[in-house]
Amino acid sequence: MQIQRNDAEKVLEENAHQAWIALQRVAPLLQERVDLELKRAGFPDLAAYSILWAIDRAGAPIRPRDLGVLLFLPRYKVSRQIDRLVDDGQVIKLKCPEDARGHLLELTASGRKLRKAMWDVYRPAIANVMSGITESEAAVLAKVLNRLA
Amino acid sequence: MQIQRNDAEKVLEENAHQAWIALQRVAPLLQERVDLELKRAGFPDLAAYSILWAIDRAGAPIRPRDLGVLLFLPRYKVSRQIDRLVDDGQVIKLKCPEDARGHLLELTASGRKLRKAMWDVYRPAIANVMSGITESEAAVLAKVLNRLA
DNA sequence: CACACTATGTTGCAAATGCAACAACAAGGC
DNA sequence: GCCTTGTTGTTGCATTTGCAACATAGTGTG
Repeated sequence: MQIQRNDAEKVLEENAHQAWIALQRVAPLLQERVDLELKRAGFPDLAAYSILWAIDRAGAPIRPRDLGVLLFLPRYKVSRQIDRLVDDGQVIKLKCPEDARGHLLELTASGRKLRKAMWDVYRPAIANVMSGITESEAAVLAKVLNRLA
Repeated sequence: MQIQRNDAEKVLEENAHQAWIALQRVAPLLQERVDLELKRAGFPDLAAYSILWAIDRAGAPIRPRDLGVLLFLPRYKVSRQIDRLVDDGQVIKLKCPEDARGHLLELTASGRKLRKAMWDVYRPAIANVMSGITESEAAVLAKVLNRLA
């Protein structure tokens, strides 16, 4: 019967829909929790941390363009985030010898210290918000999510 | 040895961390894709849709406060979203007999039509962004995510 | 070299956001 | 009744965001 086929299709699509709903609801919720922890410790937010992390991790001065690619951020977002971090003395812009348009970004001593201090709050905050699931579930979660990207 | 224990702990925490990273990266990415589909069709974004959906689904006029609870939104966000929808003629505010502060929100005919039209774009857009995983994976994904909330 | 084209980064502007303060009302105790 | 406390919804303000335009510089082609 036609009805049975439609019902079957509906059930099949339902899981994808439920997952979509859960994804859009849970991700911002957890982010808010972690951001709140950083805020309560007097630190910048996750967006700033990810910039500090990426520069630190690069091991050598890195260009804003590469930061954008690495962190999936639009140029203007990188540009303004960097501006704030430079104003706060966490990052310095070096002249880029290969391309007079760009800069090379480097952490200051203060910037490196800040990132480490933030990590000491960030790390347990992640563990905390993720504590509801087991490690093997987390592994599955990561695998499935990455396939969606 | 001490080192072995530390390594073991690190590996254990790694999955949670990977899942956290994936979650924060993939959720906004997919949302952006779906929002783009709605935009290209000339429709409001997902935030507006969720309001329309919640009012429609309630079956009876509903108060902004209840919308906030249902959609996990702060009051001011509901307030402004509603303002826009009222200005656009999609929603009307009725006087609330039980509480002179609040209103009862109702979709106009145009609002109902808009929600349906948006759903015709939204539904396949979800199916599209979720098409990378199987239905059973989606079921697991939803289950695990909901446990994090 | 001159030219068109692409890439990088910044900025003006309008819209959206978050916060805190606010007005208006409800609920409950006395 | 009156007063205190909590709730609901809105708004002023400063900050942030997204878009598009822009300036500047690299890239490639003839």
